[in-house]
Amino acid sequence: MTRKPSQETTSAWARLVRVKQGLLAAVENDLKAAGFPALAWYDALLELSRAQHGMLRPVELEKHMLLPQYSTSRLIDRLAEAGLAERKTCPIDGRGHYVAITQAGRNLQKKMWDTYSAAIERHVGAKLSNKDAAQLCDLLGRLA
Amino acid sequence: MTRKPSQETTSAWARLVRVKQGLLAAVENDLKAAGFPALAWYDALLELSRAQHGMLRPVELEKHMLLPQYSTSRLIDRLAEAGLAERKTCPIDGRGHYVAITQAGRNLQKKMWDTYSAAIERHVGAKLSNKDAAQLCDLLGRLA
DNA sequence: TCAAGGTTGATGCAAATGCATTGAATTGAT
DNA sequence: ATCAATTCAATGCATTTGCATCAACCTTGA
Repeated sequence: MTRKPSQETTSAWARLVRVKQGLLAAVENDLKAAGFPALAWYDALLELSRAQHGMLRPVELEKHMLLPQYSTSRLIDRLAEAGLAERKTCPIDGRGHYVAITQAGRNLQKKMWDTYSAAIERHVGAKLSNKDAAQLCDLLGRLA
Repeated sequence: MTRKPSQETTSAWARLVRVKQGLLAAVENDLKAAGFPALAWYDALLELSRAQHGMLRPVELEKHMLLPQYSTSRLIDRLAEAGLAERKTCPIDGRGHYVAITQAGRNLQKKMWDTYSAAIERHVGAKLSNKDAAQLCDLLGRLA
């Protein structure tokens, strides 16, 4: 039996939903306006670029990104089609394979960061002190 | 010229994106598992139920929900098709109309709250003290 | 060894989304 | 009064998502 959420909890949730609606859209919009692909592409490229040898199993990427399986599969399709990543056969497990970032993928990720970081600064950095940001980060961390 | 975001800002942003991915999906999932429609339907019904006479102009609903115009238009289509809301002609402005929540809509909104509030409590309330939740709410508020 | 069950990943199909455009009504300036 | 500009809302079309399912492979256990 779950009890009802407190007023504080409910308000925090409501704001979270609202901020997500607004901020995410704003940042995505900045990226699009600069002619870049969506945030999910950036996230995937970043994950891949950080991984050992620039490659991951789809199932790992899926866990990092908290995405449904089919969604990951199709994201990889598009990255591959755009030449930003490529599928490699996996020597360990015949079911799966690796997804490897290409040089073009690394280049795009770096270029996107200029625009992306500016958007983060404008929409978040400009509105919170570093202390506030750290606090927010901490609180959000407890929800993860 | 925008400067680069601080480490704190960047971390807070990263967590925000991650928490949004995970929590939203978890809560949506709880609703779906209970046989209810998506969160957006609930939000719309709630907005309508709170409005004067249970009705709003689409453009107002759009602003409340931070949704694109066409998205709102289609959400209304579906609510109407499901008998949860209905379009009324607007006596003031011949271009537009009103969207009014129906009794079925009010009933559904109330019933969804049982499941929804339980999900909020489980995924947020259980993880933060009321003081933390209030703090989180405050910080998020500054981003809106 | 081999059958049962679990993982990994892709895909067909229906529904939803995003984009651009349209059309109708209002507003504002001359 | 008139015409341009703006606001409100819907929609055609291509892309993307979500759901269910499938096929291939791995693991376990008798």
